[in-house]
Amino acid sequence: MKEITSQQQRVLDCIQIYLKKTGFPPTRADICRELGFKSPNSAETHLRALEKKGFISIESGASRGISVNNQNNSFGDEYPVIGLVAAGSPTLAEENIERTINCPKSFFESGFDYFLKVRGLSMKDAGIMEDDLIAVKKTTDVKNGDIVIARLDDEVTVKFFNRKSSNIVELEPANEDFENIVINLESEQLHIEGKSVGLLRRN
Amino acid sequence: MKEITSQQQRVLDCIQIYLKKTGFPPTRADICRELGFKSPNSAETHLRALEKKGFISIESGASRGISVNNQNNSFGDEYPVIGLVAAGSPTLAEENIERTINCPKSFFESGFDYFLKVRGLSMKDAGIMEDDLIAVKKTTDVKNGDIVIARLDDEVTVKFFNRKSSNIVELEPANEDFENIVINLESEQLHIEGKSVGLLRRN
DNA sequence: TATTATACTGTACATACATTCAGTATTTTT
DNA sequence: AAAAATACTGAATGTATGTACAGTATAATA
Repeated sequence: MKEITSQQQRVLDCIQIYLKKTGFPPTRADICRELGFKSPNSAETHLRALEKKGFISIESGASRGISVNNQNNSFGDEYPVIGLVAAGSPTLAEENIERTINCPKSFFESGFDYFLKVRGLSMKDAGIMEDDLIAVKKTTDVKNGDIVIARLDDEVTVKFFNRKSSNIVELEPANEDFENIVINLESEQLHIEGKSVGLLRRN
Repeated sequence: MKEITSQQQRVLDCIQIYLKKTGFPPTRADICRELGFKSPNSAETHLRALEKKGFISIESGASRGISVNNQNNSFGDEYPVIGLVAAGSPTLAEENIERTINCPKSFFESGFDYFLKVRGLSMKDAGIMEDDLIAVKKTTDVKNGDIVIARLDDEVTVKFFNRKSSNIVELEPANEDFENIVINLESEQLHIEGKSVGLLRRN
């Protein structure tokens, strides 16, 4: 996907607004009317540029035969569900993606990047049960009390974050059967993948 | 919205499938091709019938100017969030709707009808915490072990369902600080509003 | 410096499409 | 029993629409 120019962005926005308003794509003339062009060829050339760059597809010969390729509209996106994370692989590696879930982008307040399928009951007192899907926002900006997705020795774990001092971090479970994990940042590696911004459970 | 005939339903389905596949609505000829009609007027009359009954809108003169009116497509719907239920009022009464959430229809396996905002911690050991949103499917067909939304004396409660005998039903919390509610159907009224088919939590 | 991409106006034309008219037949409603 | 709705075929027509061709001008790239 190449870079889009500001005018091409206007045309793309126009198409999506028109689609949302009417339920079908605009004609070249419609785009001209909306954006103030005086020749249908203005719209045509922009459409061809957008097609070449991969933003839209055009069905040749069909009236209003425009379809927007990226699903970055307000309807929904496909978000990956991460199951077991293979040791040493990046969380979002394809081999770890169990399936995807179609879900509005703004479904969880601050936005999120993927779902993590929970294993075990170490966070049960926080209402996080086995097979629940945690909505994870990728960030390293976490505060004490946040539920974080952390990586320790190539294993991914979900715990409360608690920074004790500049060098000591505690990862706290929400289940008295489990013990706190104390990490000395000088001797051990801790990688914060992100934090939980929500939860999805399907019976 | 009047009743739809089976042929009209086929045409409506055809429109929605075509929309999903191509991103724009079909022409009369497209519908004929898909459904085996030999005259564009076959499609035309069905479209006019669907318009008259309110299922679609047709922009006069515009090619492919069909838009589907009901939002029962796979993209998303607005689902009500039910907060405090006023005593004696139907759960879905407008006064009880806190807000709505846009969410794909098929988000929870078997479909659902509304979100119920949880108060209290009586189901905490089932991973249901305060302010969680339970996806509720309206049904009276519940089995033992289901998490049901029940109505007792104009109060709405969420508990495990357990039929002990033909006349005795127990509503069981998932929290040892709470006690089972035993209902004798001969002397007390129990109304099952629906059952939980999922859960949504936003931090 | 030549070339390509961007950003338009303006005209023209073949065809993709909506839409109307003329029929036929069956079912449902009044 | 008559009228209206449903469910089609088939042909005809005007226009809505995609698209090509001819220009002009500026910015970005090679």
